Amino acid sequence: MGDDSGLGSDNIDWNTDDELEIEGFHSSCSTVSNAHTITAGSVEARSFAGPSNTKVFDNFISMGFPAEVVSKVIQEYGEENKDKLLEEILTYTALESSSQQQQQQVEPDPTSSEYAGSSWDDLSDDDAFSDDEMPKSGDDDTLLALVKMGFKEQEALVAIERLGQDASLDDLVDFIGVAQLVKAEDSLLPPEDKPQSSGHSKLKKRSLYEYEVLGKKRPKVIEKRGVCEEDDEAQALNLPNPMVGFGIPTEPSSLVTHRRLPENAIGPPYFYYENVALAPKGVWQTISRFLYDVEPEYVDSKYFCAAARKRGYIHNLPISNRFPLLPLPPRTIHDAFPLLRRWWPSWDPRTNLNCLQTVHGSARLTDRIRKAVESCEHLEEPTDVVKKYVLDQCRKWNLVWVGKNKVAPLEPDEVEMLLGFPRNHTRGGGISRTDRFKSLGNSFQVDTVAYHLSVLKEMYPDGVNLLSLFSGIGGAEVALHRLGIPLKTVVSVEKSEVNRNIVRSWWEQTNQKGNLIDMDDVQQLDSDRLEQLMSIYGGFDLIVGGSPCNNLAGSNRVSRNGLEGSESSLFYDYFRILDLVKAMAPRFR
DNA sequence: CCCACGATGACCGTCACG
DNA sequence: CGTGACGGTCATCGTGGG
Repeated sequence: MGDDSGLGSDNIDWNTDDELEIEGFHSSCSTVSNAHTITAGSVEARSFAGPSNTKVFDNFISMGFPAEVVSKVIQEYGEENKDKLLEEILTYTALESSSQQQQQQVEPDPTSSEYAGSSWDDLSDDDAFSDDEMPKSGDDDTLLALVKMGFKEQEALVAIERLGQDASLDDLVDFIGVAQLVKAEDSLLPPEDKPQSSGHSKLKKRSLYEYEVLGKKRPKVIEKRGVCEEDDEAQALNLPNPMVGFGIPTEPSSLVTHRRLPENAIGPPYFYYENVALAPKGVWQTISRFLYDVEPEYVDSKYFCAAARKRGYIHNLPISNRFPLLPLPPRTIHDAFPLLRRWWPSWDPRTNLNCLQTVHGSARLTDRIRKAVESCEHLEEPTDVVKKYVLDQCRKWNLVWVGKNKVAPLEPDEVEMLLGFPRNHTRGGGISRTDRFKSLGNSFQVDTVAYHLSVLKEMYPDGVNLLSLFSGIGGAEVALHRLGIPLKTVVSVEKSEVNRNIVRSWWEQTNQKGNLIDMDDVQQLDSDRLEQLMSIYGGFDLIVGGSPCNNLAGSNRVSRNGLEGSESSLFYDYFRILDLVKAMAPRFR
């Protein structure tokens, strides 16, 4: 009897309108017997589709899915995760004609390997990495060695930064030792007292490790809430709520117009650094300490455009008399894409898009969603399960409604518009669609950056010399250009060749009068090269950079290593170059 | 009022494969 | 070049207890 269940159920028309019973009728005899018939006497399915599962089961049945598929999937995955269920049901439905392979569930065996080998415990509770896990680069080895010696990672990092990558281990240990001494004495020793060890003598006037040491977390002090007293110490960098930094164009109220910058942060030259706001803990503290203890300005670009983009900015620009690019971009999905309103279901409450990322939803995904919505077409509106599935996917992949029951990812030119770039900025010239998404996903939101940079306009009516590190597709350049700030000389460092081509192409199309010098590696920018450039073109007025976020971003499941990751550690090059330019600036004024 | 706690949701991504 | 598989870290918010 159970054998022909598949055939039997296939012949039943599940979409007859009498299936639309109200849930209150579940207890009725007819419904129950129906369910039994549906499962065609399959013992497992019947036992599974017992009283507690009737609702879930009926839910899917009322969506029009074949009962056999529903019961099979429920049996396999349980009923808790409805998203997974629907996914699987959709997959099965799509592969209807093909043969269904049965996967046997792996039962977790509590007695399998728990007490067999006790050595596993040692690995799990020790945070020290085994050597073969970290075969990376030389400086990582040094860092690892220091950490293994019992030093804090931050201390080790600062030491390496200060003494150079090639410093001997002994020197580094000495350095950290002195730093700890300073900390212990709680003194304010001037940096000249630190050991001028052999090797790299490019030590700066400033005492970085002093910040490092003194900036450490203090013994827990009883904190008074409510009163906003002036703290002499940089406490935990709290994200503002709402995330509007020092103000946004549309909310001029409650804006902070003045701030006190640390002495050695004051420009010129001005600098502007950007990265993801939601980095792993401690990352922004470290970044801030290196960038002269300037407090980050956290801004969500959803206050500038229709898509969210939570970013932290550290800069030494004035913050009064900012002005936005005009016209102000639309700040809701409907205003940005008025043509889509027609297709937008009333049960999709989104008004803002989530962060524009480097990846986008696939065509297959949008097809699955269409099927899911269509399966509920006989209803007033989709069931809660379908709604949740569709909305979750739409939020996850930033999908928009482009037709009846049809969702789609944004097109690259739509992303360009949202980010404030000219249309077709990234188009053509041999750039693939995938690369466009990637380049755009890594970019600035131009209106946000322009708002911050707008204060430069009256300061530099004749234009600026710009040093643009990790330029990407030229967000800073476009922002300054749209602000009407002439670009005299732009030195642009960008690894990706397609991105350099995009900036070069934009540069020529906009008839720039200045010079664009590009290079592909920040390592090329040493003091000699900077000296050469600045002697030819003059000093830099502005140093912009958004260093790679690969190892900081939450989407990264593979290598979210923090600031020491292979890409994100390029932040230290931003600091290195900025510090060089600052030191050289007085001679080129 | 304050705090602890759990639930919820977002996230400039990487990799292997065909 | 498109596609899917691949979790975890945090911030925020609501809630229940003190």
